[in-house]
Amino acid sequence: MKTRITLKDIAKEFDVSISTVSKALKDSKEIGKETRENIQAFAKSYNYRPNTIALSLKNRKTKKIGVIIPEIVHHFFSVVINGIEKVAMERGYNVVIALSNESFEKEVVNLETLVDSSIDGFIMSLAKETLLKKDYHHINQSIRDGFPVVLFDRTTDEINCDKVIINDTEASKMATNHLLKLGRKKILILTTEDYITVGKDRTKGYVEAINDSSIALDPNLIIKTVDTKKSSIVMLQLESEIENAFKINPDIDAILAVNEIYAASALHVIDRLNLSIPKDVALICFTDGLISRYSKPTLTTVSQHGEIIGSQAANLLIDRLENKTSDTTTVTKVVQCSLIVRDSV
Amino acid sequence: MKTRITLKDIAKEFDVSISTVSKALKDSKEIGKETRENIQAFAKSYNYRPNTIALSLKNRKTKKIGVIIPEIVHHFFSVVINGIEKVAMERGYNVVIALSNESFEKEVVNLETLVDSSIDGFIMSLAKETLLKKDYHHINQSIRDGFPVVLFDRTTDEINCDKVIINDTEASKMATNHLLKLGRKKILILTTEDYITVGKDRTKGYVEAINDSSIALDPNLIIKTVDTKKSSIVMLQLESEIENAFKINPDIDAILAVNEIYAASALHVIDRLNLSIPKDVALICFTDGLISRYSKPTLTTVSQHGEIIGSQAANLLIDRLENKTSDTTTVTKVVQCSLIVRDSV
DNA sequence: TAAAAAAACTACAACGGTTTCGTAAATTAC
DNA sequence: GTAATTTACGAAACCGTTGTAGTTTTTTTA
Repeated sequence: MKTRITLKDIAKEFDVSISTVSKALKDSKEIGKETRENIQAFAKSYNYRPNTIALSLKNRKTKKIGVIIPEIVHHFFSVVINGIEKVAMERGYNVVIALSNESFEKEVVNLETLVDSSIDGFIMSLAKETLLKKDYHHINQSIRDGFPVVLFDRTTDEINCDKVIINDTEASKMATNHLLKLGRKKILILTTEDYITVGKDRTKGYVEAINDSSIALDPNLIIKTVDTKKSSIVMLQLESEIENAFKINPDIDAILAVNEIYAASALHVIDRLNLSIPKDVALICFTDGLISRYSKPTLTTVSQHGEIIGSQAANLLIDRLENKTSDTTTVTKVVQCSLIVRDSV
Repeated sequence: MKTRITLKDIAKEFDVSISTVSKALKDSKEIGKETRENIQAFAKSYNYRPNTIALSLKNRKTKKIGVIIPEIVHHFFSVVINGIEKVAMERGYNVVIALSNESFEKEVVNLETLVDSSIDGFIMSLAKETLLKKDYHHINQSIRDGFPVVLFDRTTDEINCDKVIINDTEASKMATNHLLKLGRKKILILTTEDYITVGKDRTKGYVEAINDSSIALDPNLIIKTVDTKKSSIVMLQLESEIENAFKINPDIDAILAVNEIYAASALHVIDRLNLSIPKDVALICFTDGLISRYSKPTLTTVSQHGEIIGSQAANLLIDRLENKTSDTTTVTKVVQCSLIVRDSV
């Protein structure tokens, strides 16, 4: 490691003290103009950069924000990271990423590791297992220890912090209404179990829309997928559940899927049943990812604007870190979803 | 910020010196057994953790590795990150992510930022613009400054460092041969311009396979897509090029796409031309991502095993950081691709 | 021309830890 | 009973920077 030039080196060069160099580089008028300029020129030519570790130690700030998300091989989360990274970079912060893999334990360990490695604050989306266990002590502890936390997407009321969420319920209601307005009467919803907040809210929106209409709510039209670990197994199981739903209600004429993967399962089943999209069955899904854009037909989606979520979360966190936000109250920002109409309706 | 307990605090508590506490916590036999045990117990109960910044300052090591990739909303790259993160976590390192967005300038700035924020070493995949400009001074400079670098996937001979690549040429040859063996005679390849190394190598493999066969190489069957920034524009343009290829050679009976997006374009065109897959046209693509898995039909792909690439890169880097590798020679690891056969052939 | 004021710089502590070297007290050796 | 050794601990330097509180030198003022 070719060690970089330090204040000490410059001080030796000019035969002055380290403090003089430090001040000269800060352009303090305490230091004579000539000395100041000489030192600055020298520092520049040797490409002097202050050692950030020393600064961190001094300032008790690292200018690093930790991001803990369940997965990274996931369109929504990677888009959010994109948004976070962009803002962080602009505002002079680094992004440190840790993955919980939907595991409570990994989430706890990651949080500890990041706290240990002196991160200034966190942006998180909770692991499924954490939501299932409803154990948030690790996060609340970090907050008590003075680390600002911003939660996005998968949040909980049991943690008092800034949050960025989308209007899941409304968006789902809007999507369902969109289908109803097109005359669809038997709308199947493919959703998650209720412990996943976004799934629950989307189910709620669907139910509200149906109840607001003249159509009776049919519990057979709500499939809450049990989420085991292996996604291929989830797929297979979901597909058989969808087929089953079509057996019970052969006249299903629309499907609302809470994510792209579920939509892909639906596509497969619809294909197998020799039905056509959107003539026989209309399809809308959440997550405006690659599948929606490139599948055949392309899918109408509810876009969650992940990049905006990410940038808002980053701004919220950095504002807190830099005390631009009042200490006492936490804010929750709601990012509005929008419907992107493609060929599947 | 509720400041964490330090050695000083513990020292005050026991009325001993800081050095004593430090040694006691390291279980040095230099310190009396009783004192040692008391201090350890106290530290444990107060959940003492050494301040990593102070350690970094002392050791000139941060236990952080920087990853600079072109995009994160990208199946291959996110899978690689997954592999990197897993290994890094296991070996006690944090992963700091920066995105170049395929821009040379951002890559340079990111590298500087990460160097400034005292990262121990880098894992990178080069931005398209960097490959186009062939300007690698920033990376070579960092290497000269003593930062180990590991390049993966998009690499260049002009940087002398450890690398993890896939056997693109062979894999492409294998895929082409697979199509030839199935009796396909007019194989269209959708590839990138040559400055992107992986595209070039894949084109090469295709050409070799054709030349090894009894079939004449037809330049009209090689489409090198001009890569502008907007992916939607690329799509449209590529689609018209594919349609054009079908006009010139209506008997195209197979397509090899160097990535999923190109494959998706091909799917759209094939659909429009009312051809069926795999009866009329067989399709193989690189990148075993969501599109391949969930499209209709599912796509036969060349899997690049991104997770393995990531974990190998991380291990290579950390080995270097911890001097487990001889200093002089650099190594290049080749991860073997494999063909995942699905419905499109 | 001496005192006061301003200018230009330095010493030092602090951030939190590690480590080398030194030393007082206790123990052992003879 | 004194010298040699061991035990148990402490002082101080160091990593690189900042900021406060001096200190010295020069200039101004009366």
